[in-house]
Amino acid sequence: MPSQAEENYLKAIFKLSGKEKCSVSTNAIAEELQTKASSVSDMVKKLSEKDLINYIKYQGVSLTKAGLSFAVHIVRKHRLWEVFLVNHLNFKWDEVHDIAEQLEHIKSPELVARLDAFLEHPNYDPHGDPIPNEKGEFPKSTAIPLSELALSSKGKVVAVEMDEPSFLKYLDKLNISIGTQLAVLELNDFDNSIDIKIDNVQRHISLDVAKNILVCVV
Amino acid sequence: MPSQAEENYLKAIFKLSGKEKCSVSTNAIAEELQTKASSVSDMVKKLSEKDLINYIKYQGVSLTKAGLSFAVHIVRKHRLWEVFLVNHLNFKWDEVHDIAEQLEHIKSPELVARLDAFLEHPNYDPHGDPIPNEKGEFPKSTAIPLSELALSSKGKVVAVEMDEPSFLKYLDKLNISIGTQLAVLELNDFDNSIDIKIDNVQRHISLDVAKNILVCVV
DNA sequence: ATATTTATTTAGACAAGACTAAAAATTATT
DNA sequence: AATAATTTTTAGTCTTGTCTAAATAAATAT
Repeated sequence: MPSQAEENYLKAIFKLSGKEKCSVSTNAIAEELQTKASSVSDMVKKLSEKDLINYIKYQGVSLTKAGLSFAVHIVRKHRLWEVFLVNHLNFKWDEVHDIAEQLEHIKSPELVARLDAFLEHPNYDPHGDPIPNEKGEFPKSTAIPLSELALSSKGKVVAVEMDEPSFLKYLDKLNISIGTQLAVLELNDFDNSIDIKIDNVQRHISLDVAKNILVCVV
Repeated sequence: MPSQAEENYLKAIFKLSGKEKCSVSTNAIAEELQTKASSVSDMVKKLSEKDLINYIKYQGVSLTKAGLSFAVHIVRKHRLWEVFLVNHLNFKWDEVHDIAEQLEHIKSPELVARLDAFLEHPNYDPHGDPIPNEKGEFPKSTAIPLSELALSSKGKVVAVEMDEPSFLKYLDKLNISIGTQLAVLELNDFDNSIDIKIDNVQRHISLDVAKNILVCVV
């Protein structure tokens, strides 16, 4: 069973390798975990010896099947706890990340199963992120970043891809939440910003923000 | 803020020093935490430097005000989580101790406050143990061990003082749970065992068991 | 192709916590 | 009161996970 530190590394590698499962650099992991590259080097060696990651010196790492399974399971716990915190303890979506970061390390398969049942087997967390089932399978989605939504088409916000409270509070201010309907009014080529319409109000959104909002075309 | 290991020591010292707040020996702590006396010696020195315990070499330790406050807060979290696990996730009372042992270390005052509200400010956990409020005050009780209940008097079970699953399952078998009404039929002087009546069924109970069942006279 | 910059790894140190074995203090026994 | 038994502490080692500084490999630029 991986230690808490090991779990955090597995989760970071999972997050960084993305859907394409490409290999992840030492520096990227260090940045993600706010630690030093040398610490990552050490840990990566250990995880490799435990066959949780594939590691060739100077060539980055990728998760093995076993490592992926652990990582996905941690993500599952994190997101289930977030649902609990928001839906039952009335936390706001920008307040739950750090607490779920602690709760995700609680080790009890029975607890996860019962929490999942108590929450009625949710498919998405409060940020719209998909929750893998006990087998590690993610619900599939056809969502695309708002930055890729075509001019004058309409979309519905289904998820946000950043957990920073400041970002989430900014969305609150713009009246954007999961389920919000919007339309693309204008694409500004010079800075890739876009103008959108929400509840008949026009808003201006930067590329950085648009990239982190996932919508599905409606 | 104390580490997880430090929290476990504070909790153990709190548990062992009892209501009388008497001083606790190195060996007793080692036994309680299933560790070695030398490890306790090390940790006790550290906690003393942090002014969480009073420590004079070779003379045992006691909690300071600050240490007591931390210890009580951990007990509060442990017992609140137990209520959640039993009342909302349908765990049985003999299944929750180890999970609560992990959950008690989650650090978030906001979480504790909201969990407490969600559970409707319970005064007792599933084993009948009192839950201190946010100020650290325990609900007072007039309970006595079943072993001290007088002959032919009646009592109601309000708590059990041992969390071992085997003990709790044994009580299940005897049909004893929180709220059970019983009467003392006979006191057996030779081994201090007692005969009691539960639901009109007569049961024989050893001293060790009777000591760990708290009742209030009815 | 060589020089420079950047990324990664190694070497060595440190803190937290735990352990074993040995020493010292305390308590119990005679 | 002196010895024996027990308890507690110390000394030294180990593991986990981190760090800094130095060395090495890879990538980039000239």
